[in-house]
Formats: sequence, C-alpha cells, structure tokens
Amino acid sequence: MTKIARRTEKLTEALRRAGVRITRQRAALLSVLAEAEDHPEAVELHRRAEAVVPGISLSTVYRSLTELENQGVILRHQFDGTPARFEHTETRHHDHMIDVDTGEVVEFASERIEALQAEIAEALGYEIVHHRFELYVRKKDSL
Amino acid sequence: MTKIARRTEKLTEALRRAGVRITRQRAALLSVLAEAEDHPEAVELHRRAEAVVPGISLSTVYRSLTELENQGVILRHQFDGTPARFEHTETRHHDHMIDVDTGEVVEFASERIEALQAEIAEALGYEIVHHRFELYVRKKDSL
DNA sequence: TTGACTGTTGCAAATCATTCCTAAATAGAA
DNA sequence: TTCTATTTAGGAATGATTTGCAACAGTCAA
Repeated sequence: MTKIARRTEKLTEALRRAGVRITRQRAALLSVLAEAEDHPEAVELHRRAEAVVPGISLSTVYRSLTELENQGVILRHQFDGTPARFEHTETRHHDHMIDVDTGEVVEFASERIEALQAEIAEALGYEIVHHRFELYVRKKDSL
Repeated sequence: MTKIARRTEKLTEALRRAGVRITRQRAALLSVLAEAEDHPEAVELHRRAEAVVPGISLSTVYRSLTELENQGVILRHQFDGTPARFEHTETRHHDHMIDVDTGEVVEFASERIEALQAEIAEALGYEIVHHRFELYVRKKDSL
C-alpha cells in the first residue's frame, strides 16, 4: 500500500467515523488531495478530480471542500489576492512563505513562533483558535 | 491642532510630495481614516466619507484606497472570510488578534516575533517583503 | 437484496467584494 | 482664469464562491 493510498484511507476513515457520506465525488477529492504535493486551488482540484469522476461539478468541489474543512481533514489557506488553496492535514503543522515573484509556496515550521503566539494570546486573556502566519518573500541576490 | 488633524496633515503631505492630486474625495477619506479608532472596511469608510463629501461613490472609495495603499499611507488587511479592512500607517507596526466570537480586532506587537520571522526567511535564502500574522482567538473562561 | 429515507449532486442563477468603463467634472500648473 | 491630464460618478463587468432546486445515490434497516 502506497503512502498516498494510506493517506487517502486515513482521511476517508475520519469522515466515515464522523458520519459523513463517502460519495464518489468526495472519494475522488480525497485521493486528489492526498496525492497533491502542492497547494492547489478549487478550480485545479476540480480539474484533477474530473480525471477520476468525469462530470463532477465545480460547485460540488466547493461544497465538498467546505465540508472537508469543517471535518478538519483539510485546511483552507487564503493567500493575498488569489483564490483559496487547500491541503490535507496528514502532515505536521507548518506555516507558509509565498514568493511574491513566482507565487511559489514554501512550508516552514517554528516551535518558537508557536510558543510565542500562545504566550501573547495568553497574556491578553485569549486562547488561540487558529492562526494565519504568512511571509511574503523574495529570493535574495536573485537579480 | 488636534492629534487627528495633525495625522491627516501628515498623510496628506506624503501624498502631495508623491505628486498625488488631493481631491475632495481623497481628503475626506484621509480624514476619515485619520480619525478611525477601529479597522473599517470599504463600505464603512464610504459611509463615513459621505458625511464629508455627499455623493462620493463607492468605486472612488475603492480606487482611492488602492492608491493610498500603493503610496504606503494606509494598510489593507484581509482577515478570514470578511471584506478587507484598512488603517493608516501613522502608528508603529503591529499585528492583529481577531476575536472569532465578536469579530473584535485587537492589536499587538512582538519584537521577538519580528526577529524570528526575519531569521526564518534568512535561513531559507529569502528576504521578507511583508507578512501577515493573525491570531484568531476566543476569550478565556468567557462562558 | 431491496427499499426508502436523507443527504448529495449538477446546473444555473445569485451573491459579494471589488474592479473596470466612459463621459463629465476638476485639481493644479501656467 | 485657462488648459489639460487626472479623477470622478455611476453602472456594468468580473471572479470567486454560494445557493436553490429537482434528480440522484449512499446508507441502513428489514
């Protein structure tokens, strides 16, 4: 069993456990998301899903993405001025750097930043529900 | 001269220096922005600006906001799933906490976080153009 | 296996924030 | 005041996402 198949399985199981119906379209989306190495947007996911379920509609993709997000099996990222991008949650937590010249998305993680966030919220009497941390960057000496 | 008048003046001067025409509509927007204690969105700014320049159109508000942003006298914040919010730059840098229950926006600043960001980008060979750092929070023991 | 009950889909139309178009108005230089 | 390049008002256009509805299909009990 490949890593992607295993990942698809885990995502599917989580949904089944939550009592969410596994339709052909949702199964397709899950597998497409499981094998995505990038951070695709809805239209791209729709394109990829059509290879599995021809005729799947874009609204179903949007509806399913919202459902998967609510179930916590995927994350929705809203980067500056572009359509939302998605990724599954079978990875450890990370934040994103977006290259403003190329649009490329690079993942990174920092224990220290996570700790600081909690500390800051705590100090003001809040607890963190989630956060959005994006660095819009440019390659150095890249001229 | 009040603090707000002084702030309006500074914002206006920056524009004049950059060769941007100060129209009645832009002047109105600047004063509205200068006296805003909150983080209003375009429609709200339009509402407030109408009190100064009756008949100002929403598209002018949007166009001006884009221009002011380009000139660096205001910042545009795109919080999760809501219209963009704006604030003038006559304050020191800060990030935002958004109360997910009330929508309230709280500002905070952390030297350490700023330093860490630069460090992270640096380590990966990038320089930061700008960043987006938002904590979506909930008041503790607020039941 | 078969219903049937309910949630889900496809399609088109609707929504929402924001941008674009054009003729008429105007800021700012001379 | 005059001239001219910008800017404006207003409405239509756009792009992403959501929604309404009738047909359809998972799932579960029998």
